[in-house]
Amino acid sequence: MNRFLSNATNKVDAKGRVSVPAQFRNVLARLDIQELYAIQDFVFPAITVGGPDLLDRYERQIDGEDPFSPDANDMSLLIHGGGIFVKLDGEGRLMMNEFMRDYTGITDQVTFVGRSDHFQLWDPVCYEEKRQEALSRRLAGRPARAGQGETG
Amino acid sequence: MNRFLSNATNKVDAKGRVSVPAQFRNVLARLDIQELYAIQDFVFPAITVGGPDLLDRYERQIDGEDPFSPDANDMSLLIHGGGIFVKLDGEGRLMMNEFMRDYTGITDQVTFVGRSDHFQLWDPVCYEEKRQEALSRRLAGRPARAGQGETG
DNA sequence: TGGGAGATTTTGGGCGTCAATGGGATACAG
DNA sequence: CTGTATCCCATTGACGCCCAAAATCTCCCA
Repeated sequence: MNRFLSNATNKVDAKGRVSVPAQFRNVLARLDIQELYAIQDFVFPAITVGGPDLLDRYERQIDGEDPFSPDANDMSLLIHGGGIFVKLDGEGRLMMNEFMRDYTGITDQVTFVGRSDHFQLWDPVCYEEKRQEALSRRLAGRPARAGQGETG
Repeated sequence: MNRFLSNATNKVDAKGRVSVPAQFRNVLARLDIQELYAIQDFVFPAITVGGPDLLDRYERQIDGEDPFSPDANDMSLLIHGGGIFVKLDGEGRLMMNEFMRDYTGITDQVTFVGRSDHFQLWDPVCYEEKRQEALSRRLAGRPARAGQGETG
């Protein structure tokens, strides 16, 4: 598989490290992603993690504008200044820092959520809530029934 | 990495010195930047720091305008007249002077913010505020749907 | 279909290195 | 001569790197 799919929850250890799921690491290897860039999701309380192309995608938005415009300035502040580089240790773990914890509410567990070309770091409880909400919205326009399937 | 990305906060010591983050120093070395030039950011209460090419970039901006326009005149005054040179000591620290403190409100801590081809010095609290504002502006211009998942 | 061996993945912890910081000594300028 | 800035060295603490154990999964064979 060459895309980030599904989700998994791992523990944060005493040093603040957490294993990136092997499945996701395989995708990283397959896509030949050496360097990880992380930034807060603009919509959900989650951290988005991806390769350099993730940064490129955001930057194209900046480049499309007048470099001295207020919009481009805001965007640069958020993208260039707001992101961080993430390293994996020999066992494929990353460090949870203050920035990530604050924004996500993550304490001792992290849910990794695949988002096709990137993945995200969520607080497990928060993820379940937001997922349910998204599902509800999705089902809103439909005949009531459906709503059983709890995910594991 | 050969660009200034991410951010870090360091302490100002009793002598008014503050360490430039190692990550940024690496970029400076990689870009072979020997001389640092600092000016006021025109938008935020921050000090912009970069190499000689920083000047070039602003000068091109000035050149692009009518040389007799008030804007070009203002910019020249601020860029050419208002900038200062910054030196790093053996440990990679710079001196916070009155000019920098006045404009940024920095007291005992400095947040270094990467802006791709340069970096900035911010008061940590102020940075957090302005970053939030920028984020809000960014979200404001979007369809209030969000829920589905576009990460932007 | 169930058990079990082997492989993989996750988790825990020790240790060395380097960055950040503090402080004394010295050079320089007003 | 005095105050400030620069240089140099010491300390501290965080992070990266390594190895080991525990937990989980896979696959084969009975």
